[in-house]
Amino acid sequence: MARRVDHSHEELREMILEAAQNLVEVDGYPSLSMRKIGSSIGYSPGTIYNIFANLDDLVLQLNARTLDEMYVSLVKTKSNNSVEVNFDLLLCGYLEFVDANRNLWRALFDHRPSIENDLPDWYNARVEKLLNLIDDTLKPYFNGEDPTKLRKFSATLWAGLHGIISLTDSNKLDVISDADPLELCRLLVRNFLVGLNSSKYEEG
Amino acid sequence: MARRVDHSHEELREMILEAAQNLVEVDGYPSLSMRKIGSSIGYSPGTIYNIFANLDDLVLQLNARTLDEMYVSLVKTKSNNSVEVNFDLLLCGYLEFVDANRNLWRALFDHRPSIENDLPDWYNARVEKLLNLIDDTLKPYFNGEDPTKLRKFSATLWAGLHGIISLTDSNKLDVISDADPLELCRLLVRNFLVGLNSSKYEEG
DNA sequence: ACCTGAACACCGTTCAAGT
DNA sequence: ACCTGAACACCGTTCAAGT
Repeated sequence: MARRVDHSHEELREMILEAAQNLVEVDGYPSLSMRKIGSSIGYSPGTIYNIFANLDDLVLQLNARTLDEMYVSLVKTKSNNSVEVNFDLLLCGYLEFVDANRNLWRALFDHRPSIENDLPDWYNARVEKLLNLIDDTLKPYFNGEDPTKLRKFSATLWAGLHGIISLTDSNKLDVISDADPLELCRLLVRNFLVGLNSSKYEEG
Repeated sequence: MARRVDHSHEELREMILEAAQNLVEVDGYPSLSMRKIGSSIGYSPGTIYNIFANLDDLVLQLNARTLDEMYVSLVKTKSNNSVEVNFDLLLCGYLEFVDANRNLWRALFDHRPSIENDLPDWYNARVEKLLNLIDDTLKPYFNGEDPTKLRKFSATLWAGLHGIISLTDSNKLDVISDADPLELCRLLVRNFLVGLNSSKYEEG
């Protein structure tokens, strides 16, 4: 079996996350296990505990990588169009990412850290980076306004879209005949943006 | 140990679901197990397989009960106010139900039937009943219009709210300073309804 | 210092054997 | 006909023992 001389701590970390990613991609997050990861990299399961606190910790770090990859995909959609078109490009980019990485994307939300505590800062920083993409897109609607207000709108819209995508993904919107996620997302975005635009002068 | 003479098939079914509900309420869905259910009703785990196909099936039937209870709670919020007020009452009722039954509510969405197939009709009928409550509330905005259009709007709005509530529940919206679910939900509803109202004549 | 592998305390599910 | 309980094939996690 492998020994310290074979792989450095950092190499081992990489191998473990790589193996975990692969296992999730192929068989889905629910069937991921420490034992499978161990056997797929040729180490005993015990070794993984030298690098990760437990499976929860490992999955959280895998999810952080997924968020990094998502950011790389989404940042490419930036362009100089209207708010509506920019947002639609972002939305389509997100749906493409979900489609291409479904099991990794599911792991982002199916994983529930057992501690009821807050997520670690290094994780929230990734979420923050992604939310900033939405902020940038909606910013023209909020010229000179409180940035925390912008953030609240971005988060609300993003969470709303997440709801649509995750419910259609789990077949829980089958009660409506043809639940195309993109169509429903656009319905939400369009109405939300119209509402936002027509009410901002009253509230501003 | 208990025997056929002690409990009928129907009684046993009731005992199992009751025990499962209790275990989920107290310890959460992730720690529910066939063995725990068995021991809490004084039967061996094998007996449960006479009544339910497997754990997935059992949880789906537990979730159907939760949806029934939710319907009973929500139907009480019906009143003769404006669309906006009616919807807000429905929303508050939903949030109260989530608060009072958090672990059962989580089980509704954390449970992923392993078959990628559709959910059974008896389950979707419950979802349908709940969606009808939203349809009824929004109906005044869709006088004489295609009911499938109304349904699409209801489902979109409901899925959006679900996204906000589920992300705040799992601490995944902590990146915004004070993520009060009710406030964000109202933000979504208000803008969505304004957008819906101001665009319906163009599209209608 | 690092890694193993047995051990512990759990799982879901099946099924021969009992009543 | 119904129920048991052992059996099978898995888990996460720990830790004494080896190198």
